[in-house]
Amino acid sequence: MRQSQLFTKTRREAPSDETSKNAQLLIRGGYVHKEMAGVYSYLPLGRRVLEKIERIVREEMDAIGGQEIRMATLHPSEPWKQTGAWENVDVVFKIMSRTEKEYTVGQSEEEIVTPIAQEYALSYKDLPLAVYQIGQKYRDELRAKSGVMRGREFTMKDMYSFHETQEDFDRFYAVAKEAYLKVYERCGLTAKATEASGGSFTKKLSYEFMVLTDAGEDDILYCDKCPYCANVEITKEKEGDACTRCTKSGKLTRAKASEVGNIFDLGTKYSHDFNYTFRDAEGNQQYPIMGCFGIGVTRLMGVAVEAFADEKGIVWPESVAPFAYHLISLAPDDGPVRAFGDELHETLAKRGVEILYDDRKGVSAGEKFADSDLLGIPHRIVISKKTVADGNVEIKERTGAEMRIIAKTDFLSSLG
RNA sequence: CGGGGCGUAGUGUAACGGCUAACAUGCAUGCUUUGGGAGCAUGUGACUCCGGGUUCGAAUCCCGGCGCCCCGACCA
Repeated sequence: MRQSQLFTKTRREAPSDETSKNAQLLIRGGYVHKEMAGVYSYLPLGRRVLEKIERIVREEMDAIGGQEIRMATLHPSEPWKQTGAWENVDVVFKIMSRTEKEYTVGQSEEEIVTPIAQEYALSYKDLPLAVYQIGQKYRDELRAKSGVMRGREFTMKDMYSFHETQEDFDRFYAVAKEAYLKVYERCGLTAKATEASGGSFTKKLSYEFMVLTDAGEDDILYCDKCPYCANVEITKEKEGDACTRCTKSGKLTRAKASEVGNIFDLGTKYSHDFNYTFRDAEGNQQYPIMGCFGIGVTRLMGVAVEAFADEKGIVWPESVAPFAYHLISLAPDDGPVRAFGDELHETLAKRGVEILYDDRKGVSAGEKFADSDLLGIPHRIVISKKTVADGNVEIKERTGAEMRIIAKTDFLSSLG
């Protein structure tokens, strides 16, 4: 894509009221536009990042048998009253129509998905079942904070599973846990499956998925030798203690972390609330055991910014970057450098390389470099009179200081 | 929801209770410039968040809203 056509622009300064790193950089880079506290619009670059994350999430959910659906966002109040959430969950938005009918908007969707499953999954032969969606969620937070990290509207992947037995739920829970770890790893983040309270959902433990970052709002304790990790809220252990789960005599380390997902055993709460039963192999009526599995997509984007940004701007992991390459043309005029850049851009685009081409005229080299650092695209290609004369391009990584000059033809063949 | 802070051109800042609200940046036009946020010139852009009050006079002081940020609480 040509940067001269990109309708957003970078800004030298962040609005003074944004103090979180993720919001400052995302706004300065033109990734997002703030609508109000806790609500952001995602502009072309931001949308591309979200789509990258969503694609990874989708692939991993599909891989464990999840079926993607899209549930309604506007909900009738009745199912929410039926489960008690209308009265008991204070983040539920309550909307009154002009005819005084009550509605809500999705903040989690057990109330919608359970009646759907009830209509189709009536036999043990239909189970297990896992459905998910990726969409907007709305929570009436008393205090939105930390930029895109805790908003009143955000994008979440929410999956719901239905099982015949506790054993089958436990099996799927373990599978989902592994799939989650894969999602974060593919997004370039190191996450730990962290034992945590199940909140109002369940008395059982749940797993929170925590990315280690100093910007995190949670404190966790993790073992240096085994996968054990717990939120400090639920454990009396402290840093330096011997790990009790460990056969390798590991020690616990305390760290700041940011939650990017959570999985719950819902038991039969919702199947009871909706009187949802299936027939087992003996013809008896049974309540399915349900699970709920969430990943905060917009939050994941914010965490990636927080975790990797440096003093010059954003540093995207390759897998979620809006573009893989940033081609910067230092062409003073419509001469050979511009022609070289136009042709290189077209060649790469035709090969399916995701590339942003800074073809802007009348913008100084310094400004282009500063913008490129701010946007955080992993690979930079610079072309100028110097490089073009010899048919070369200059390659530099966003995270590296050194650049190398190679022949354009060698560069193209290195892409395979 | 409790506590604290802040609301002035698109953005960042300035302005003792007193001239036509200033500077930078951005944007527009022209000329020059092109390897780390270029230069000159001319323009453009503000009901100083809203509503009351005090005063000869309010961006400035007082009261009440609203908004935004931070700490806490909360966090399906």
